[in-house]
Amino acid sequence: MPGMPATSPNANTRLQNRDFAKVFSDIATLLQARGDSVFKTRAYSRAADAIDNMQFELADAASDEKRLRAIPGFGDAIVSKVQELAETGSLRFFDNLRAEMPPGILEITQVPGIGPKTAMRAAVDLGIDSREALKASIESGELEKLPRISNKVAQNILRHLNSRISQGDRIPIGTVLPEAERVMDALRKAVPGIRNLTCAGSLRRHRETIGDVDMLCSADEPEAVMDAFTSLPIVSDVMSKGATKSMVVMDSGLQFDLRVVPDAAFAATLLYFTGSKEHGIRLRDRANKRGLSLNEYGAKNIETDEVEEFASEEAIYRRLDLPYIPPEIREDSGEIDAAEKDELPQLVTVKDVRGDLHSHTDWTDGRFPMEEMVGAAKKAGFEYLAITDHSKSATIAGGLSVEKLTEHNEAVRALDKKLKGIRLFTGTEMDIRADGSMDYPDDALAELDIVLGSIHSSMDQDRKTMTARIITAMENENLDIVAHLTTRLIGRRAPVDLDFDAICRSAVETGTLLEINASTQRLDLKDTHIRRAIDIGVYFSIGTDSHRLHQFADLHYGVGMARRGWCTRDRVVNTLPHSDFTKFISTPKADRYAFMENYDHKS
DNA sequence: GCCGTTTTCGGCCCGACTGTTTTCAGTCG
Repeated sequence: MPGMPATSPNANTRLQNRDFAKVFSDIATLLQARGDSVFKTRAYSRAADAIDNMQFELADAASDEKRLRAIPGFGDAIVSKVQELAETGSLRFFDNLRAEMPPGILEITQVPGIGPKTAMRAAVDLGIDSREALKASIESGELEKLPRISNKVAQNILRHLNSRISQGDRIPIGTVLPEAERVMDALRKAVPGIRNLTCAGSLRRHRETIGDVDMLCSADEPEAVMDAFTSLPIVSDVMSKGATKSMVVMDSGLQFDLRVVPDAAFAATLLYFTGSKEHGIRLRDRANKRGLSLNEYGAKNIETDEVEEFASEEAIYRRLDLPYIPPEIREDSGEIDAAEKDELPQLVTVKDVRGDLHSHTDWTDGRFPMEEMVGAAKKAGFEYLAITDHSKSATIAGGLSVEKLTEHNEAVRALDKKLKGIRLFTGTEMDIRADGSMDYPDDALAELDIVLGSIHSSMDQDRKTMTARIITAMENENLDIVAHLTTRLIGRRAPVDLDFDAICRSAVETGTLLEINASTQRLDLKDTHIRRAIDIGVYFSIGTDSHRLHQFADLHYGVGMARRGWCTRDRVVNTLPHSDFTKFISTPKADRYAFMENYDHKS
């Protein structure tokens, strides 16, 4: 875990944004424990949030003081600390602060329910410096000697300590969303009178990982909803239960919050709980400047205390003189400025995507015969599909020999003739070999409609080698799309090291597309990549990488990522109808970007 | 510590829930 860069100064280690963010949020925690001004604390905390949502690598900008100063929340103190961290890999201010404070504060505050104040008292009065020491002090009854800590409080803390849940743990959206739907179904069954039950929070914003699930609904009898929610059979622990808000942990280990509001407050609450926190703060700040105090119930006139209610989120944005801002881009990363200038992008939608350019069958590592996969794709609403089984180097996946590839092509073409309602393209997901060469000879590749290239081996190459490898591959005129560029698996495998900007520039020069891979394990490219790539001028495909029948439905995860990256329909080639897409792929590779630039999306 | 069509000082988003309190601090989102 590279979360402690400041303990091991190493100027050669390039800090990631999350490393910077961790340092600033740790500073905020320690300052709060020390009793510093809440506003100072908040400034560090805001800086950490800003870094988390940043669309570029902070390490790349560290030498550019002007650029740093332009970041909201970055003043003299933050800028100089960022620079010191980037240059030396450590921060004296942070080291001194930690030396001054009792050890263990940062570890103990990870326990849900324990904040900086409680951690400080435990550390100073009882010498508690770790989770283990905290646990021991509860079991011996020691902790209850502290003011405001009763046996009940202590037992609550113990419960959290014993659960695996730790603050900051985040779970991939592909795991969370089906679970959230399961919970909502159970709740609807349990409370027939429930209305507008929906998810808000980072799930609605389609973040790639989710900390907890925020849900809201309206109902005439909030208490009945709270009772039903906290007593669902799948609830394993009730953390809090109030008249209109409860928090529980499900048997899956996921935390769910549910808020019940009157119908008239629903829109305001939805906006409020969709966040992001920073986006909400900006909106409330904006409301203040218009004499309004925005909260979960509506907008209160600061002079008269009168509360305006809103029928929709659109109406609230309108009241703040803004167009509607889609949830996926509510991250305080420029969307409010863009909205003000009426320059919000028309984000790509699931409905816009006509075809899927990445799928597997039981010819290689897919689980179902070609015909069944095609049927599932058709059922999922795709107009066309590329069958892209693995190439020969992918031995674990049963990659196809050149001879088998020829048979594969024939099978695809035969099926295309036979089936109605969906058109097929021949293809391959071909390994890009360690030296950047192709895994099939050029004449075999030239036979195919769609050639995806991906990294499946030698993933530990250094940045320079990996970048050169991918650029070499893109220079081959037969390689249409680089699939799941960074090869990361969310929470399981780190991305390969590469110079993303250089790869994007090469994609533009060669006419190569970059894939937005919708597989819930991957989501690769991710939001920040997509937004950066658009700045450089890249065009994309969105692919489901389906290996099973149900995975075609995962398209929305990829679209969500694209939307988070401010991606419009006209940047995604598989939004083209079949006939135009056919024209696109029969255009020489070098002219394809021009094709897209000149393409007129109708309707 | 940050920030400015109320500006270089004096503000800083808003509210629910809990537990231990008789009015609030701490935590969380």
